[in-house]
Amino acid sequence: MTSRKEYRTGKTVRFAPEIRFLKERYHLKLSDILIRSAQLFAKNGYHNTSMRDLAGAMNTSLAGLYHYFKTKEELLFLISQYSFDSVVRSLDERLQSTTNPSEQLHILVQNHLQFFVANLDAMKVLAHESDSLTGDNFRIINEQKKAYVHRLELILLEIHRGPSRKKSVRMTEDIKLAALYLFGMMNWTYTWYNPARREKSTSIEKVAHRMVEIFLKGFINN
Amino acid sequence: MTSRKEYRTGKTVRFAPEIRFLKERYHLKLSDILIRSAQLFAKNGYHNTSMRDLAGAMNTSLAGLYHYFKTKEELLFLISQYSFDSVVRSLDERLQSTTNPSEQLHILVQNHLQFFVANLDAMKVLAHESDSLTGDNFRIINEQKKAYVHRLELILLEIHRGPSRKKSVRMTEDIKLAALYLFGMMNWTYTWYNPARREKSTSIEKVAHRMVEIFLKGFINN
DNA sequence: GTATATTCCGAACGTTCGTTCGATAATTAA
DNA sequence: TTAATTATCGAACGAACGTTCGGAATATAC
Repeated sequence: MTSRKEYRTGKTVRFAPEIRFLKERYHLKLSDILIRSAQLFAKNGYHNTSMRDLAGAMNTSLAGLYHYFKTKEELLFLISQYSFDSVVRSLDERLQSTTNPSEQLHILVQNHLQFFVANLDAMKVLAHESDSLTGDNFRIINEQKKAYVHRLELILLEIHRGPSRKKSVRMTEDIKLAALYLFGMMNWTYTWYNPARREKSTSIEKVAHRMVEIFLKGFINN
Repeated sequence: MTSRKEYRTGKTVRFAPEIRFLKERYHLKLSDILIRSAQLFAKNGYHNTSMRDLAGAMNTSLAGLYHYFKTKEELLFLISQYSFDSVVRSLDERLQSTTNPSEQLHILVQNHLQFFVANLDAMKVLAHESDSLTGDNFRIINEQKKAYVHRLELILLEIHRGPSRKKSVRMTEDIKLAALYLFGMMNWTYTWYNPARREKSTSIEKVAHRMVEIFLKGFINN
């Protein structure tokens, strides 16, 4: 659209061509699709949500959806990718505020859980349904997961080194396992945390704090 | 079958009617079906495993399977039920060996993880797919889950009371949350534990021991 | 032996699924 | 304005799904 009716006079006025207008619209609708799809996938599961369900939940036809992705699996991949990017980007920003590894641990847990709660649907899909991916899609998401876990491992390694920063301490099997324990605590929350009744007693920040507290005391006294 | 050929003479010999033979055969095949189905469900997911897949994996026809359960969902229910019964029964037996709550905690975690590893397929289904149940099936399994979690809560309450056994201590929100954290640690193992390479360093008993260690230190110093 | 109950199966039914196609509507370019 | 690109959609396709049915095969009872 290069010209619009001016409201008051009805005179036709010429605008500079809005080059990015279409792409904006495209990406706006795409992200809308991703969000709504994640909601349905989270509620009913990936395999239990049909393309017709998705089309019905949005203002599009079944065939119209395929303008935004090639297959249903690509849609799942896009949701996973988008979620992961957001978590990691947010984490990177926050981690720069300190070099104290215990504080960094706290930041990681806080960031992870806050994102979990804020995007419960998408994260449920990511933690729960990404096994449904195949081929390259599966590989890409899995590598991102590994990289994410490795961040925690590195923080735990620094904590284990202690303030002396002795260089001899290596990444042990114990540290890798401990990281998995902590992720277990965090990721399991999607099965029981109810954001509807987030009284202060169970605010996600308190949950995060208590998790770190429990984990850290046990981890440090090795 | 009331008569069999005797091997040496070929003479027909009469046996007492084996009343339970048929029921034995029935339940033998049923449990075989449950085990094999759990394997497939665990590997490919409940919704991604078709009745034809199941029939193909066993020595039965598609229609023949329906002699042992009414619907596919009932099959999932039977698997879940069977797994739960086994875990709880085993736990009850072991718990009688001590009244020390810390030891009981250790027993619960050990029992849970050992069962997880020994029946990785079925437990994966139980922890992962039981949301696919509906109606009464869902309700029954969910109540069993709650009861199981409550056992842990009671043990944690005793630990929290301490040796003095003061009666004033009540079940707090913190204890309930802590129970969920611990279950998170335990149940998440199915995503990473590989029974194939169970070197001594990551034997499930050591994993259980370390989990209790980490959790307990943090939980006690409240 | 015959009669009864159990176990098994080939073939099909009706439904739902993900995806595609051809065409129409809407937007952008010039 | 006209041409080109993008967005949308109704309708249909082939495949796969869970389930059913009538009868065959087998085992049990008497």
